[in-house]
Amino acid sequence: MRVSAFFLSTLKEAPAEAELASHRLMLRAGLIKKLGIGLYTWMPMGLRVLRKVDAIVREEMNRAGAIELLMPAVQPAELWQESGRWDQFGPLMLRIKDRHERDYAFGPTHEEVITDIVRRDIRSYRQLPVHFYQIQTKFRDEIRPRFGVMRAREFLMKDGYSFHADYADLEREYRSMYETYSRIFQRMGLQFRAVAADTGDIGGTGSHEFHVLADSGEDAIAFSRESDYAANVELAEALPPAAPRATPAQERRKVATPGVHTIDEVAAFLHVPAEKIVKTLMVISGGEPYLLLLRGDHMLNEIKAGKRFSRDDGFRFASESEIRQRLRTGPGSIGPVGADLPVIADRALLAMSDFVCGANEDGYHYTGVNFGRDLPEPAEYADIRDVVEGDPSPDGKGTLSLCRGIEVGHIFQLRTKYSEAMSANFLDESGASKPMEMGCYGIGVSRIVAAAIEQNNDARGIRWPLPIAPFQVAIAPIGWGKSAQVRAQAEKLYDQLTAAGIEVLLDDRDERPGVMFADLELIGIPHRITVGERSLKQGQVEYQARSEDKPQLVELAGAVQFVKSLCGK
RNA sequence: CGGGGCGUAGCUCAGCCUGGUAGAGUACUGCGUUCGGGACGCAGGAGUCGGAGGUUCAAAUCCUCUCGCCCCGACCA
Repeated sequence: MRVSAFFLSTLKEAPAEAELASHRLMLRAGLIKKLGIGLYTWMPMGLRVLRKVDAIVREEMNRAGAIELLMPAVQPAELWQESGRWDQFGPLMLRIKDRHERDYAFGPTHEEVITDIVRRDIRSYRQLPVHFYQIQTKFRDEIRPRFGVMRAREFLMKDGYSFHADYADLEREYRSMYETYSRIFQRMGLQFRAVAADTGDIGGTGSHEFHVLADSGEDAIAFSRESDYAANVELAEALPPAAPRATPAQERRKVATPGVHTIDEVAAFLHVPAEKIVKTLMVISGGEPYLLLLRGDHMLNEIKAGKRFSRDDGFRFASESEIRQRLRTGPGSIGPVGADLPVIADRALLAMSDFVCGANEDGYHYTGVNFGRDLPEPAEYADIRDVVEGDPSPDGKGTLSLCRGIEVGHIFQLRTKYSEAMSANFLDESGASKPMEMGCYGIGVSRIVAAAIEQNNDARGIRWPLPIAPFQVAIAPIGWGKSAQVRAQAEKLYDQLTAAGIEVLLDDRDERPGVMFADLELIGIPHRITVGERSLKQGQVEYQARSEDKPQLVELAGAVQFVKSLCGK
């Protein structure tokens, strides 16, 4: 491709709204343009990357035996009413009416449609298993679209659905998809991790998320270096302490702690480590106050804690005035002693004795507090904290480390949730009618583009992994307009490389070198050949890898072979 | 939806406090010089100052309402 026949639109400065590196770089490199909230046009350069990702996903799905189809984006309401999700999905689903006032939804996912197809066509165990997938635009009316295509309202997703005669066969397919997903992300040159996940509202028994590792990721992942264990921190279990609680050694004392509120301040003021302090949080559920107790250096895990309360009510943090009303003190001094409220304590407190906590009196804390002596044992001990670096791994092997990730894939065993709700039955060998076992498998295709950039960028711009780069090689001719020799050699290289099946971008804009280099590096093309009179005099061209600081000289005669080997040709 | 911030040229922003000819950089057009790391000079085009209403002789600037966007919290690929 010649730049003159293509379309570049690079920016020196990113629009002010872009916060995340990938979002800024996608806008600056002209990969995407914003149309509205969470709505982006894929510009020609960005679309090339999207198509690369798309092609790898398609190849690997086909290789795994899944069959591609394409379902409508617009779906009749009846199907969603049948599965019960028309009401359940809420405002996340974009609803529309046609000219006859009939209800439709712009599909946020396609379980209902595929189940409808399968129940109409599949009658016998002989037709199972089957796995359909599509790569299609989804729409979700997200509460807060963010970070460009990372969390857009309209996005490209690969969604696959498999149907089986029995659970063992679903498990087989699930393992196959686990392998397929791993291969997909490997092929894209991304660092990723498969992590155990909750099945959430979708139901079923097994689920894994695939995360691209990046410091800016929205999810925290806990994993063991000594085993395969990896889980979203939202769900990773914090084991109960191994050591028993020590017997009380101190008397309880009330100490003045003027102006001291946070755990850090208490620790510094009293010269005690945060592990010896109990953090008390007041929450409200169903209109009633509760106290949550945590070790001072631990953080509340709101998802785990939420499971201690009824699903309808959930919980929220109490306001300062609610705290004052119930405990006659501010948030900096609350504690469980004499509070007379139901208490849920994190299991770490099973090992705590002689601890520090708020005295429910502004400016005072207790030291040397012990359960059973100074206050009753909490009504409930539960796992309500985030795991921390160094916690024992829940599988008993090694300790946990933490990293951050971007969720780009998710696989579920749905079992018979949809097939039962929508009567997707088949006849087994004995002639009995049974609901099909079902699995579903998603990949955020457009999100992968952003995640890949998040993991591969530097001060100059994007650094595409070769398999998903928009072009593999760029040719930067210096003096295009005035040197016939440069032009001829650049053209020749371009023709030869293109003929070898390599995607080459020839910068024939007659720009100054600085402009070309800056653009090509911003766009992130992995390999660059610079053709200039200076090196041509020595019979050489210059090669610059996007991932390296320094260029190297390459003999002109061997340049084509050199680049071909770089591109694995 | 709750809290904070911002709407002025394609992009980044100044001007607003203290009302009086709408600006800079960048990008764009033309000419000339320059030419291996985002060149320089000259000339030029480009904005309903988010919108509506109000105050005033006069509003980008003050007041009211409204719309939009961004950031922080509850969702998901």
